[in-house]
Amino acid sequence: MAREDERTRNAPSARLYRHVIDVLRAEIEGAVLRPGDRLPSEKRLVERFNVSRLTIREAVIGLEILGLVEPRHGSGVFVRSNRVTQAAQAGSLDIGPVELIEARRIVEVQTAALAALEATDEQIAAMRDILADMDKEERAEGSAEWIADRVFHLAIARASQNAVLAMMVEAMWDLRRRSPLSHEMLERIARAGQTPRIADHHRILEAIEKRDPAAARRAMRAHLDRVMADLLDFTELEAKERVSTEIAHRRETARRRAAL
Amino acid sequence: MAREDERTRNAPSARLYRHVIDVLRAEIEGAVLRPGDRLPSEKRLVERFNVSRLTIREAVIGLEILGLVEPRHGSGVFVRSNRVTQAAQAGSLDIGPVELIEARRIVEVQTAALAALEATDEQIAAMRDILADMDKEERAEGSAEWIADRVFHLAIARASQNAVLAMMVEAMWDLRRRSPLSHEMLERIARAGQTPRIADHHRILEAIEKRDPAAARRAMRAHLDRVMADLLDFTELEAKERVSTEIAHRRETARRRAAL
DNA sequence: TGCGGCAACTCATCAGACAAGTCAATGCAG
DNA sequence: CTGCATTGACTTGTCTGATGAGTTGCCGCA
Repeated sequence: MAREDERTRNAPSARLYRHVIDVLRAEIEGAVLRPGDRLPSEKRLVERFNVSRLTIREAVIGLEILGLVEPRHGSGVFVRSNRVTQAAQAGSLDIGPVELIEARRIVEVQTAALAALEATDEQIAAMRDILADMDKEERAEGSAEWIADRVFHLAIARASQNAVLAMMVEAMWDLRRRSPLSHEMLERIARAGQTPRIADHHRILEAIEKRDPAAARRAMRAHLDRVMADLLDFTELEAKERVSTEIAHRRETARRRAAL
Repeated sequence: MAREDERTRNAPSARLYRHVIDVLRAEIEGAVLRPGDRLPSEKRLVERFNVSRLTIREAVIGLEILGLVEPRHGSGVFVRSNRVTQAAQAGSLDIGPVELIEARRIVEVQTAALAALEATDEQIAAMRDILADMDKEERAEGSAEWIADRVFHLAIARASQNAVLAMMVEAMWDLRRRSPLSHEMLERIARAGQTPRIADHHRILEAIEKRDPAAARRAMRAHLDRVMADLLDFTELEAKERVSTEIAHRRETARRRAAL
């Protein structure tokens, strides 16, 4: 009961190895230590950080689990290269929007088909109302459009008559809201996107009304594929920008090294 | 290529703390240790695993970085609670086992296919270990077989390299445990079932090892279809029994009333 | 020159010690 | 009897020193 309060009160864990991890991580990510490089030996790190070898060891293990580093017995500790695996290996705290859409596609395509089979007349009527509201709101202010979006998709999930699937869909939308990364990005895309989401939604509802699972599945898939495509376009644009700054940075590094 | 095999085969080269992490992680994810619980003290873990306290400490740090656990100085190491699971807990309706299997079928069939595409060699090796443990445990005591089951399916979900899907799968297994209805029923079926789950699991892993998404999808689908079939058989049987006891009860009541 | 073997260096693990934080039971003062 | 301070057992955090085992490079020998 009071357990939760205690936990929140528990101040920032001031464990020593945390500090060492933070510093080394910064150096790895800041390209001071580059992939393939060997970290200074434990002995030297002891001198540098003024802590015992144990603490250094703990920090190295932390970095290993984060996927940043790979100790080799008898040889040294080496910086890992693959960025993708390192993100996957760490218990990635923030959820990527691509993952989210991919997961939604898997679950919601099926819920749409099930809903076409099993939705009650009341549920279909409710969906119709929601869509009508969305039409109206779109003309008014698009500030919180995603809320209506969420409600619509949740209504479909509930109409699948499977409480577990409904929970999953709800959880995924919650995830989106909780993850700053995903939420902001998807929000911006939705705002800027030319995607006729409303038309997508109408097509989905239409298929459900006709009790046509195949059509419902198709419509939902098309919808989420479009969202994903928008997302990837957007990501690509952003990535290109990042790449050019990255390359600029590498060029600078090479110049400095050549000057020696 | 042959090096990969050597490395995976080379079990002793795996650091000790890895093993401790794997076991404790399995217990946390298998819900032997539940959120808020305190882990055994380092001293007791030393005795249990027959390693030094240093190794235990390293494992605890690993679990901490994975976000599974939270050490509190002077008090103990506590299991953290999962966010998605908590959300699911809020809507505390009881979940039917049929719904659960249906939802799992939708999600896990796809995670298996994705895992066949994207699993790292380490992840595949881990799955192999889990299956080997299951083989051993099956011969010993079948008390907590479902824990290994859960861990295996979770490993696949994680190998899909989609954190959202992994969360969903984890949440569904938590749902199962939390729902007395589902848990007990599925447990009994597993115990009594003639289903060669082990063989199913081996087929799934084999497909993933071969990097064959279609086969993985097929194997997982077959597996869950079998579980579903067992469940339905069992439900039918139980329903029939209930009917006969019901009728027996009515007969008794009628007799008593007639005796008046 | 070529190669085996040795030595130095690395990580991996163990054992024991002490500091510091937590928590509950105990005992004393009011 | 109640409330509060103390104490003591238990826990994690950190340090020290020692041994084992794998890697690597150098040196001397053939």
